[in-house]
Amino acid sequence: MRTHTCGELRADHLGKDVQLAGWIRFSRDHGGVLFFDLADAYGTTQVVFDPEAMSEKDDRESLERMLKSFGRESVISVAGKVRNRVPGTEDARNPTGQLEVLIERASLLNSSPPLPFEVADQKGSLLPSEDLRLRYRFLDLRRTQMANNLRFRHRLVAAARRALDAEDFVEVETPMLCRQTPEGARDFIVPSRIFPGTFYALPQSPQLYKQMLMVGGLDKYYQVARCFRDEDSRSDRQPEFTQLDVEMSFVEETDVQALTERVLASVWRSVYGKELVTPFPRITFYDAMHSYGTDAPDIRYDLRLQDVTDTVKAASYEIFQRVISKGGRVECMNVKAELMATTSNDETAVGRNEVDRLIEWAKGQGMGGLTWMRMTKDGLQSNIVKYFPREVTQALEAKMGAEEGDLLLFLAGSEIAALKAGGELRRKLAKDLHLLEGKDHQFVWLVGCPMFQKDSVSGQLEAFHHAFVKPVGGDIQEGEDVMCACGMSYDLVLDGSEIGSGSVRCHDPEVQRKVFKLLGMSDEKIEADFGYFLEALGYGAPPHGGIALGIDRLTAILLGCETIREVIAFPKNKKFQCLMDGSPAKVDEAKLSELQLLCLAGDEDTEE
RNA sequence: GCCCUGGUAGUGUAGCGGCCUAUCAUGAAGCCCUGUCGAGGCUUCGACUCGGGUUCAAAUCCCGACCAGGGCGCCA
Repeated sequence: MRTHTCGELRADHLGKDVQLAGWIRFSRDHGGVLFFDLADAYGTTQVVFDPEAMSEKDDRESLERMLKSFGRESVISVAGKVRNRVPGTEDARNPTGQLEVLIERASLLNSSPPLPFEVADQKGSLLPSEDLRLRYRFLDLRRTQMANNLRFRHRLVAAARRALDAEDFVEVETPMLCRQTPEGARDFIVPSRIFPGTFYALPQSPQLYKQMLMVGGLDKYYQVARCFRDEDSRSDRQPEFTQLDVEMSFVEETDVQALTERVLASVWRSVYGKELVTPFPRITFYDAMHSYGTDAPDIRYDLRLQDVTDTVKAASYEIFQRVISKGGRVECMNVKAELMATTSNDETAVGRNEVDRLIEWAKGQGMGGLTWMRMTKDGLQSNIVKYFPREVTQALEAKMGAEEGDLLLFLAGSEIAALKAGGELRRKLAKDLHLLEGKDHQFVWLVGCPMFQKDSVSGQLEAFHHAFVKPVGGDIQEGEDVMCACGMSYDLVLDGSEIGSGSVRCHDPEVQRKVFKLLGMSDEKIEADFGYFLEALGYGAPPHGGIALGIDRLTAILLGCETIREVIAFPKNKKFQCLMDGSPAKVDEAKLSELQLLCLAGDEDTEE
């Protein structure tokens, strides 16, 4: 059907008879000479119909008529000779731009109606709305941007596979139909036909299976694993997503971290041809929360938070007083003058108007507002500085290292609210002040996470990561304050996004049982849901641990995409619908009957 | 469940109380053009998400619905 691809022809093909096949991206009719940009996955080649080069008049007329009828994105095959372009008309931007194929024969392989949106790259053409792109994803994927995204993702995954293979990891597939596990995210469930009224769940992750593989003596496992979680979507969340799932035996935290770094370094060499700086820096959960206001800090810029509660306590400023008296705290951030300097003049880019906008923004973040002070040569100044005794402002200047032109921003509230808003403020300022431009990617390990946290509503203990993390020290002692217990866990953070999470696991069934119990599970529940698992651990489970990296997020960050949907071939929309195939959709009554299911949703709930 | 943003020809947009019989680009259809490459020139086609309300007058203001996206909650 073709002798070459559309990206293949070079000078050494000159004079050869070739056959190409592809899509018509652009066509240009010069009232006699017809030009077509014929494109396929590998490139674009200009194919030309030149009437003066045709001998037989009849052939020429029928060929010309046919070629003129071809619309955009028609699929055609052309045969002809490769020749140099007319001198001066070469296209330096295209690798095949020195030459063209003179069409001698052509055939239409498939036609296309007018397109719902532009497939070809054009200067100044903006993307259509995303729902239209998802509805016609097959056309969207023809765009070079999407094609490049998928190819980059492939190279990344392939490099990771090669690296793991070289380290003797074994890729094992684990079931997609599994037992529903308690806790965690909402499951997608699948009814059993053979046992009506019972259900499988789709795996939220292969967690238990990979631990069982360790018990099974596999030693080193990995999988490019699809995971399913029925929780509301975000720009970096889809109901199904892909993890590079890894588990290894006889290891400690540092072994897994080092392996992860080696794999990523190998990926870097493969996709960028660059060395990745390892080991990655480590930051404790406590430091991350208190300096960056998040458990996924972006350490490429400073703007750290500092607790100034004790410093401002002495001020009569009522807003701070009220917060502090309720046990809250005041967080302060110093926005250095040089970060705000514009190139055009000496004025700072964050003037009073901008501060007012930040105050409005802070209110939108659920804060009461935002307090500011600007450092001048006469000390800190602002509309409310009169409520702050000189000793207090001087102490603030010293504590925050304030220099002339710096802007101090204060967030007051409960510890969690103030830190969280501070974290959001960092992100906002980094974006507004363009602090990330030209910055390399930066990985960081988040370590020292607690084992448990309390549910904000019920107060019930829940796992910080998941229920299988081994506590630091290997066990939880009698009478120990479990809220102070740390787990042997680690998150991998890239540019302010969590892209991986792992831990050393409880391999001792008694420790695991203790953790389950602390999480509020009854003996009966433990036995029913995890009996087989605890039993397995009891049969000589080796110490083991692992990690799972979010492939969608990693790829999206490296490509600079706003959402992971840009690196997924067929993503769901915000409501988990596939706009292309129309899923989810109703199934026949007969299917439901076979499963002995009754649908309670009325028509109004499910109709389009 | 909640909050925010946005819905104008096939696509991307302008207009944001009367100058709207709605701008521009792209597209589609047709014509012209023998070296372009987002070809060019000319002609034609094609739209205010829906339902209420305010007003002498609504694409424009208000309310509601629907659709899409971002976020909160949720995501061990």
